[in-house]
Amino acid sequence: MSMKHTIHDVAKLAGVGIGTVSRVLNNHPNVKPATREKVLAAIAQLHFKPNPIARSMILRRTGALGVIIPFFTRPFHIEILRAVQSAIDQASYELILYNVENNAQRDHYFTDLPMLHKVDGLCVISLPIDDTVVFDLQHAKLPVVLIDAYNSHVTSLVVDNLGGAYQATRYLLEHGHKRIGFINGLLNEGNFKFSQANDRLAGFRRALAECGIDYDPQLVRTSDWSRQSGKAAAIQLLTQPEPPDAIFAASDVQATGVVEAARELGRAIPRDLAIMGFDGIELAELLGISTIQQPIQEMSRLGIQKLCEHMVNPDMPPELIRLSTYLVERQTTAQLPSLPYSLDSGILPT
Amino acid sequence: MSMKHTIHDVAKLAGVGIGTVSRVLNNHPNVKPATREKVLAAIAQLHFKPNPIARSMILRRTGALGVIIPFFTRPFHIEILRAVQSAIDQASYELILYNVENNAQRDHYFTDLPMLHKVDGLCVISLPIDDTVVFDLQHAKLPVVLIDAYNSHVTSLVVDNLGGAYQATRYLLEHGHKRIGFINGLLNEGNFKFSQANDRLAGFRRALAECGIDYDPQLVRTSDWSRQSGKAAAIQLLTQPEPPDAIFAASDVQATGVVEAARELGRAIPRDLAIMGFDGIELAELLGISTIQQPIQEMSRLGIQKLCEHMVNPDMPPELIRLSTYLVERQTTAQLPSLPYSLDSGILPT
DNA sequence: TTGTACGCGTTATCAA
DNA sequence: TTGATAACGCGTACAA
Repeated sequence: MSMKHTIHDVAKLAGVGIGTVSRVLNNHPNVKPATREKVLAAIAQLHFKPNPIARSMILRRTGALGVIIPFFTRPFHIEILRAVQSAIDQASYELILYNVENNAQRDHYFTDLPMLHKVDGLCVISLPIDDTVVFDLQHAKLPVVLIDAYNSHVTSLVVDNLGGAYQATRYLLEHGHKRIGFINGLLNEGNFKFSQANDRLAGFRRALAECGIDYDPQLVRTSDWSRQSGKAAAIQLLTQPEPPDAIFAASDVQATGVVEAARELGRAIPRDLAIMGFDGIELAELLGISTIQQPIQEMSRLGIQKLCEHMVNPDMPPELIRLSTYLVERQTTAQLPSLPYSLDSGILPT
Repeated sequence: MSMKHTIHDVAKLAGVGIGTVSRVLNNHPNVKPATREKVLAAIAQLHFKPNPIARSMILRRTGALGVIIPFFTRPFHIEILRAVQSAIDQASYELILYNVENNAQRDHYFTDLPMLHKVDGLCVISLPIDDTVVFDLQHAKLPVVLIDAYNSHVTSLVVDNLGGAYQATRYLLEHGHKRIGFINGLLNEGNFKFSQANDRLAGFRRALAECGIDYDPQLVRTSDWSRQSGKAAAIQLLTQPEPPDAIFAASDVQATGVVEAARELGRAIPRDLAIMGFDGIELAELLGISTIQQPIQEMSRLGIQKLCEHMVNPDMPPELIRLSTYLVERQTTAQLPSLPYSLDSGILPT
C-alpha cells in the first residue's frame, strides 16, 4: 500500500508524465487545475511521499543541520542544546547530534563532515575551532555558526565572559566582601580548550584592579567543571590561613561544590561565605545559588537564525555577536531581611 | 581541492574505470594490488570521499538512527538520551533527534518518518505507540525499539515499574512508617500517555495490600512531573488532618518538590517525613534523595543493541525486556547514625 | 500545458 | 581482473 511507490507509479495512475507529477509536488504554477487534481488524487491514493534522499541528491541539500557539542561535560550545554533544538525545529530542519568527548572526535567531525554533505549547516557549541578547519569549511561551502565560542572568520555568538566575571566580582566587593576567591574552569578539559576560562579570569582581575585590590594568586584555583572538583578547590581555598569571605566560581556546577564545601567546613552562607556561580542553569535556581546568567535562549535562537541566513546568502560576512549576561541574586549572596529558614545549615547533603 | 570530486575524477586520474574505484572503496577482493595502489593514490591526492547521499540512495540505508523523545519534559529523558547517544555512536550511526512536545508532533513523526527512509531505525523513548502506527512501521520495514515504553508487537525495554514502586513502598513500611503518601505522575502530560504511572500506582497498592494496610485515596495525589506540582501535591498531603509520615513520589523531580514542601511546613526529614523518589537521576544523588534507580545505561545500551540486531535481521521476533530497578538509600529515608549536619533544617531553599 | 530525456554520484551486474 | 552500463528516485531543461 504505502511501501515504495515512486513518482512513476503516481504518474501512471494519474495518466500523466512524471514531469507533471513533479510540478504538482513542488507546486509549480504551470499546471492545469484539472490535471493537478488528478495527480493529487493519485498521490493521496498511494500515500505517496517523495523520497528525500533522491531529492537531496539533486537539490544538493539535506534538510538537516549538524550540532557539534560536548554533550557530556556540563548541564549548561544541555540547556543550550534544548534551545538550539527548538530553534532548528522551528526552522523546519532536522537536527543531527554530534557529541564530542575529546580532540580526536572533534577533529574527526570538523574534517569529515564538511566533505560529506550530510548536513546543510553546522552549529558548533562551546568548542574552539582552528583557522585551518574554518578554511576547509569555507572551501566546502558549509555554513557554520559558533555558539559560546569565537573565531574571527565565522559568525560567532558569545556572551561577555569578561564582563560577566567583572560584574560578579564587582558585586561581591560592593557588598562588603574583602577577600574574593575565584575558582576557574579548566582550560583544557577533555583536551579541548575552553577559552571562556581566560576571559572570566580577566574579568575577575579587572574588577579587583579597579577597586584597588591586589591580585592574590593564593585566592585563585582552577578545577575542572565538575562539582567534586569545585568542592575540592573550595576546601583548599577555605582552609588557608587567610580564607576568602566570598567565592566566585566559573560555573554553577562548580558553585554547588563550593556550597558543599562551605557546609562541611561549617561556614554560614552567605554570612561567612558568599557564593556566586556562572551560567544560569536550572540547577542554580533550584539550589538558590546566585549566578551570572547567560542568555541561553537568545544566544541559541539567534545562532540558528544567523545560520539560516548564511545558508540563504553564502556571501554574508561573518559577524561577532556579543550578548550580555545579567546577575541573578539568590540565597548564596543576598542578605535578604527575613528568610523563612536558615541557610546556614546548608543546602546540600553530603 | 577538496570540493566536489566524484568517483569519475578518481577513475580518470588513476586511469581506470569507476567500477574499479568502487571496488577499491568497498575493498572488494577482486582487484589487483597494483591497480589498488594507483586508485588509492588518486583518492588520497584528491581527498576524495564518496558522497553518502548517493551511496544511501542505492544502498537503501542512511547510516542514521532516529530518536523520538520528549526531550523537554524530564531530566530522566536527558539521561536516557545521553546513554542512547553513546550507544549509537559506538554502533557507528548518526543520531537524528526528534523532540516531541505534544500528540500532533508525535503522530507526525510516527506517520511520516517511516515513509521517508531518512533513518535506518527508530528508537522511541517513553512514548506509547498505537498498534496502527506499529503496523505502518512494519509495513515500511523500519525497525523500531521502545525504551521505557511497551507495545507487544515491538521490541520493548522497560523497567519493572510495578516492582520498583512495590519495593519503595515496602521499604517505607518496613522502616516503620505507617501512613505512606503517594504522589503519582500525570498519565496524560502533554497529551501523551505515560502508562508508567499506572504501574507505579499498582505497585504501591500491592505493597499496601500485602502488609494489610487499607488503601486510602486521601493519601494519593497526581501531579505532573514537575517540581512545582510535586510540591503542591505534597503540601496538600501534609496539611491534611492525618498527614502521611512518608511520601513516595513517582519521579525524582517531584520528590525535590516534596522536600521543599516539607521544609516549608517545618517537617524534619527523614524523622517526621521520609521521602522516596523514582528514576535515579543525577539530581537525586546531588540532593541526597533516596530513590528507585532505573538502569538507564543498561536499558539504553541494550535498546540500541537490539535495534541493530533488528536491522541486521528484520525477521527477528519482538522481545519484551524487563529490567529491574534497585533502591538507593540516601538521606531522605535512611536514619544514618551520624550525619555531619542536620538535615532537619532542610535541603532546598525557596 | 505536458511528456521525455538527462543528470545527480554511487553500487552492482555482466561481458570481456 | 576490469570497464561499461543499468539502476536508485527525483527535478528540470527542452521539445512538443
